[in-house]
Amino acid sequence: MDNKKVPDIVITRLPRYYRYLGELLDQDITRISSGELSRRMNVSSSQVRQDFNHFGGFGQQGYGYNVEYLQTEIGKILGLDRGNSAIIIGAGNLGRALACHGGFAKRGFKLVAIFDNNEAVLGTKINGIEVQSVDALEEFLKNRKVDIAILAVPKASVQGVADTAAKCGIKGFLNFSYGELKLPEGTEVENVHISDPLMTLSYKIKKGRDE
Amino acid sequence: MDNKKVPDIVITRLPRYYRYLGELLDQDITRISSGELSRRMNVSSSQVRQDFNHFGGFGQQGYGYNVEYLQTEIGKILGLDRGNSAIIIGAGNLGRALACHGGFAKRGFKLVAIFDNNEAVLGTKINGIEVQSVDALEEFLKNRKVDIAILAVPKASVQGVADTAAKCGIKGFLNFSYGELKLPEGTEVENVHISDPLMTLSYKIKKGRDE
DNA sequence: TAGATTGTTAATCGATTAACAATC
DNA sequence: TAGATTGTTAATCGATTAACAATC
Repeated sequence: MDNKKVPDIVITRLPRYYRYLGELLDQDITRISSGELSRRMNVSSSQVRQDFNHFGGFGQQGYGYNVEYLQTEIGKILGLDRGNSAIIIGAGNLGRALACHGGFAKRGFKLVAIFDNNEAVLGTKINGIEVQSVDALEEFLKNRKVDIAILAVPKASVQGVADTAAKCGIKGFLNFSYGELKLPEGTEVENVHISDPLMTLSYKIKKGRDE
Repeated sequence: MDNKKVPDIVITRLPRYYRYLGELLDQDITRISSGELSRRMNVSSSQVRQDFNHFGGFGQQGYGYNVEYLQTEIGKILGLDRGNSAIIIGAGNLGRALACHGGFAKRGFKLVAIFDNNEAVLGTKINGIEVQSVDALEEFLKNRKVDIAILAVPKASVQGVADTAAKCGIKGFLNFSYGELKLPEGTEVENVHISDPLMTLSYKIKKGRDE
């Protein structure tokens, strides 16, 4: 937990560790060595130890790592212990799928509202949360501190709603819409492009056939 | 287009190039230099040229790259020109969202069937395609060559349907379900974990606040 | 204590960047 | 031709792996 710059690539591996450690807990495994974890995750044990040591080291010589402690600490690094609040904008199929996605709550994310501008869904409930009009977004955010906006609207409207959300203080955006967002300094955006892995998959099966 | 091993990291960047080049075409930009492209994509121009040169080079000195030609060639490398056929297994919110996702067709993927085992949706149409029973999957695959299965079913059933699909010759799997698949040699799996970018986002906004 | 396994340093490997000659 | 920009080599940088002393 020190402040020497941790490489981005290490950060992007943390969610994967977090996931595997959760699996171990589900199997009632309370303790694991870097060797065993690396075998399961298909990486080198050196990498596992190096990664963890960017944060000071969570293990004990001769013993290994306590699974629960390690997962909790990784969660803290990722800021999951803060219980990020989130809203979903867009209640189409994707927005609904995200609203119902169990993994978010499991990682401490709290879905506090869903917005859409389709009359037909306004007032209906998704996973217990009533869908509000996008027109109510600004007012809502005035009264409620929200950390993250999950954007699941068509490309044409995404910049607009993101601007509103940013203006009202939202700092994190998970964008599922096509196209890049232009947002003010100090906001963070993660873009999810679901065709990307499909394309790399296409490459791999093509290569597999050619060989 | 040679066969010296191209680094994986280059392959994972190709979809992003493909995307940006598409945007350029939409703006009727027919020609671009590595410098200009790198500025837009926020990478170095050296990287752009190096990446393309893994495949022999697509440009012309003093001119730059022809956008359409470059995109087509990248598409070929990714195997998009083959017109991969795909099925979706799981017609819940996520499956529906994927079935309606315009980006797939745009990249040459042909959705040929949707399967689910929920009585309520059997026979209904999603994006013009009738939902079939998962029981019909094996029979369907006997008569039809399919390249890719997109898995959008609950964790509990994902290994089962993937086994069936693999047995019937499907070589590529895009897995949206939690948990890792064990599949035979020669099959390729891409796992999509939508909480992962949410977690890195949490890290970034936390860091932003701390600084 | 002896055995195991971490934390950490040093060596290797690969990817990115810089630079420039080739050439359109 | 002169200017622009690639293709490509060489230099730098950073990440991964190997190795082992520290220590539980």
